Amino acid sequence: MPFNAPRGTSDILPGDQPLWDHVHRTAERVARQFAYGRIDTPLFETTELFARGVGDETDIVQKEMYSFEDHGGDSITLRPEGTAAVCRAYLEHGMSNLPQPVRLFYNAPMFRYERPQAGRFRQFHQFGIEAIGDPSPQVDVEVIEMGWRFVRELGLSGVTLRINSIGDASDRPRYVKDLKAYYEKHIDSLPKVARDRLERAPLRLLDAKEPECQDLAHDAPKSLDYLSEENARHWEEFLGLLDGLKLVYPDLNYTVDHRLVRGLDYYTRTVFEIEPEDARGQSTLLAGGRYDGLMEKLGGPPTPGIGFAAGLERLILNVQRQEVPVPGPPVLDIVTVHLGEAAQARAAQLAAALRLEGLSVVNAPAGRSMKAQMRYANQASARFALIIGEREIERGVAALKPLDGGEQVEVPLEASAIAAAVSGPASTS
RNA sequence: GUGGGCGUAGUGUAGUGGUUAACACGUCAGGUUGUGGCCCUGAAGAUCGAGGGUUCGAUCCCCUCCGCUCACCCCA
Repeated sequence: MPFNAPRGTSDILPGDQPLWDHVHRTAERVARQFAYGRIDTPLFETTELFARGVGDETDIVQKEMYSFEDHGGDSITLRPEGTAAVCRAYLEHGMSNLPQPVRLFYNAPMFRYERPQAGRFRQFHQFGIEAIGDPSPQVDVEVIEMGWRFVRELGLSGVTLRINSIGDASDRPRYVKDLKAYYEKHIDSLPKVARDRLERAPLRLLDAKEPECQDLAHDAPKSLDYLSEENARHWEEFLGLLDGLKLVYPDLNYTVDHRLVRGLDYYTRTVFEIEPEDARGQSTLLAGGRYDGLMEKLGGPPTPGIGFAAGLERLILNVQRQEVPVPGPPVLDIVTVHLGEAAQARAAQLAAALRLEGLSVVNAPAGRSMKAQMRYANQASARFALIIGEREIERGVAALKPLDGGEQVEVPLEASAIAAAVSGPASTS
């Protein structure tokens, strides 16, 4: 085999498309229902945007970006996530002059240089939404409702929501200080990998998987206990609204998890995550939170924002595991079956005319026996075979045969008549 | 970056230190004269991941590399 798709990438073949269509359509439908407008930003951005937005210290920026210098000498990076670019667009186009909050969604490929594994790829796809310009907890709940609704509308069940508040610059330093002190006290019982984390990203010790860490995390200081007065009020109000949402969505089961932290630097206050019950491996389906400080980091005025991103490959993985029924591929209306050169030409012409009538039509491969052509029509799952031979042409007719076992009929050799026959009451598909 | 598993036709698999590497599905063709699905027959399709070594001889044993995959890490 001369070439393979690059590591961590994959072809989405026609057979996979119904699944992807289902996800795309559901995403779009939910987004529209909440009045979010689609935004498409470039596949690549100035490297600096991500360094500033996502955070210099994050793994994403440090070792996972596809960066390169273009011919003009600028450093360019294939986007590893969506939020920074959307915020850039918000600032660049003066969207603060629009009614706030500005509601946006995207559905786009992202790129991260990682070792691929189940549910993790180098090119992957995210459906994400951002509500920018409104600090109210009302928006926090709106965003969570969307995420929940999206996952449920996909047909997934047994999912759970976890929420937390990780404060912001006004209270985080105090919290981190105490958290570090706590872990340093117990440093002897920490596995080696966890000790590295203590320096690099102390918050991440909380969601570590090692059993020792989990025990320690249980009794670790909680960010909720360190919230500033304002952030605490935001949190309480958020919880109240969330309970209101629960009256509408009785199946919305959420837990407050003080060990929930996020890996990107820009998150503040409310954070959340949706995952399947049989969580294994790359379990997070959808995650997000507030990023009230991000706009300033990007050089804009203080502007609150909140959003989420959902990994489409992971959602599809779960849709398949749960055997959620999805709509099938589009139906082919007609395959023309033709005998002889004159008939072949006539069939091709008729097929063109039938397409103008709005039908989907293909000609059976030329030069094959009638039997082979019929077999082709059958394998193509066509609804009808339209059979044209010398005899038919002489008489100005064609034979129209339903391939579901129905009775074959004769129709005039005219697109409009055939279209009428094909979409007549006889057809039930 | 670290560790485990695996690499045989398009796909899924079987197999053996020694003449033509097997099976299923798929593809194409045929089963007479212009009609699919089932059935039957046939054909095409594999340098047995690559390179090196052991051996009289390697798809099979050993080494290296490459690829895929799963997990860690990290995250959607």
